[in-house]
Amino acid sequence: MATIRDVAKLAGVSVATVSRVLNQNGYVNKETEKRVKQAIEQLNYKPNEVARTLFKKTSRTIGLIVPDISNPFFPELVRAVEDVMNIYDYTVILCNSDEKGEKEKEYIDILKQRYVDGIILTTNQLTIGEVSKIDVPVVVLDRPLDHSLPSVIANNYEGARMATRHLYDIGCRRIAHIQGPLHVVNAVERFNGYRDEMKELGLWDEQLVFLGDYNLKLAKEVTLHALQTLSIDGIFAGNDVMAVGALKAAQQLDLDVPNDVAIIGYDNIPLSEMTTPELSTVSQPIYQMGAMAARLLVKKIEGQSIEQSQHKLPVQLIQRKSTMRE
Amino acid sequence: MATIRDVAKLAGVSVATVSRVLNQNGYVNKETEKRVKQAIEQLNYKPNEVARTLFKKTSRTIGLIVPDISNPFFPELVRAVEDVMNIYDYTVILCNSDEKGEKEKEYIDILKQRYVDGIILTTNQLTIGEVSKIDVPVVVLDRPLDHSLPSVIANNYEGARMATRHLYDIGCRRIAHIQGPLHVVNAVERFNGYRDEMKELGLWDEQLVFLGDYNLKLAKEVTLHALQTLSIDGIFAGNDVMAVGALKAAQQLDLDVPNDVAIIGYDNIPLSEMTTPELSTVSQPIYQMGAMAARLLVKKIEGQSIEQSQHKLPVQLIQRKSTMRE
DNA sequence: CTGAAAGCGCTAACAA
DNA sequence: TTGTTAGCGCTTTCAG
Repeated sequence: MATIRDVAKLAGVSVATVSRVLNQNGYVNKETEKRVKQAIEQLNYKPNEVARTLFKKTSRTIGLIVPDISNPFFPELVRAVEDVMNIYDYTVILCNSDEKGEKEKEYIDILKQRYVDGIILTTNQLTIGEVSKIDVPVVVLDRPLDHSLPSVIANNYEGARMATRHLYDIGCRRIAHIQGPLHVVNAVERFNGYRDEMKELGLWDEQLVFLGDYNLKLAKEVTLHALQTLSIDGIFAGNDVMAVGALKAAQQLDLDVPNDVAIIGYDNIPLSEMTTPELSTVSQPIYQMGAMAARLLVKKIEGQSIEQSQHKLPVQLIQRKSTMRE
Repeated sequence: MATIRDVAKLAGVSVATVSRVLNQNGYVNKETEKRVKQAIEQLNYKPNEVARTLFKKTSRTIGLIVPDISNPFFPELVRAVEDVMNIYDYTVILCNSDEKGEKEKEYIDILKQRYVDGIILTTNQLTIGEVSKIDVPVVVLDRPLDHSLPSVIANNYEGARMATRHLYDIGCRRIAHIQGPLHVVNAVERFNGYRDEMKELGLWDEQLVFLGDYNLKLAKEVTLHALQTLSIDGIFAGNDVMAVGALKAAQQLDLDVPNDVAIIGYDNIPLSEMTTPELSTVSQPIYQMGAMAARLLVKKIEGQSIEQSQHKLPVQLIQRKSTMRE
């Protein structure tokens, strides 16, 4: 790898001059500029980012902390962040925290040791205090922490109400809810939306609520149990993966979906279109959320004023076969 | 952020001494060591990785280049790499290349500018020459390039033969293949396995081969077309996502799977268990592959001799409902 | 318009 | 056993 000194030597100028043409700052003679550029070309010189970072204390790198990339909700989010960050010439360090506060803190330290310019956080485990102590620009994605931090979230509460209401509209009266883990704020908000809508419809019954963990297996088990012990004609699952679990349970009991029991999920991940029947769901604009968080972070890093820092994106009901009754 | 100078000052020693206790090299008095450690503790000092990297030319960071993290095959692979790298205290920079050679080269340059210690590559676009020019340890994952580079792959050829044979064994005689994109080596090997097995069974007919792109939509379309124009009683799809497309096509035509047409996929991603009927498939040990590639890379970075550098992992036939005929 | 020199925070000789 | 010094590759004053 050629260094700036090699370029300087070849062009017959000082390193300072090379640096000036590289960063387009300061004055430099057109002629010498040309010579320098030639030398750079010739040696295929690429500036050493590490040295640059050490001096400037900015690395053109950001950290992205997600619970678990294997959870099908996150790949698209991660992809969006990467795409946008690339446009602005940032590199992305990916960290899986498994929702563990300890791991998150560790990663934050590691990221800071590398002078990352910013962090996108998808987490619930850290307290507001802990997060605001991070002296690096932070954007919170998908999971609201506090109004003092820029964040991008979808309207979980409304989405849940819409889903519940939709089941009611197609004729369901005993609507169960499989909720996500209680330590995930999203899951709680979805539950709240479900509860409030059910109360408003005069259908609320706490017996109809079952605890899931956002994974298929447990959701299938609780649904199996629910369908066998209670009369249920609709299921609102806290995410699409659990909706698939519910679907499998219904199919195992030879129930017709949607006529015996209608099912709706949440997230609109690609999976929801792959089942049979295809799953109705509440669509979150996953890619947009990631892209928006990335753009917000860039703005924060570059010190631009952020006109609006709390973004709550609208969600949309997607009706598919699993709630299309004859 | 405290620096090493702050620690040295507080402990009343030179920075060299602090460095010595930090890196546990050279001699240092027990007493002073204790004082230094106390100072480190007190200031919550974390060494600046950037400065360290600049000096040592090693960053405890690796690059992981995948085609597209939103492709459901990759999250688990990425997760495995991250998990293993973390054990060895490496951080992972994630890059999506979209199978574009240009993007790959760009990323490799970026990674080298950051002194990454190694790169895991999941790609076909670069030539052997280009890859071996990278003067950073490289491990090739999932897609074989050349025998001079350490690599981890699954036995695609054998897997494809197994899948084809399995369809034959359950009674299929007109077995179609939906192949993956031709620029992906994996897809070609799977096709080769299919072709050879079909020839051996005396069933080979090139009309039965359809070109897909590893995505659902096109696979569904070609299957629709295939089922309507030819008599087909079995389909071997080049990956699970395309198998879902085939399944949807069959269901749209009111064909019974597996009795009218049996379907088998490839990869054994979580999706394959989520459809109805559940998909038979050829299981690749995805997590293991990622983990093994990561361990290989660490060994290469640390200069350990690698006893065996070509790892071809066995695959396994998973029979599920989509090929269980009555 | 250009060069010399200092320094980002750390590590590794080399002396003491 | 410890401190002093030079330097990783770059950028930025400060003089010229």
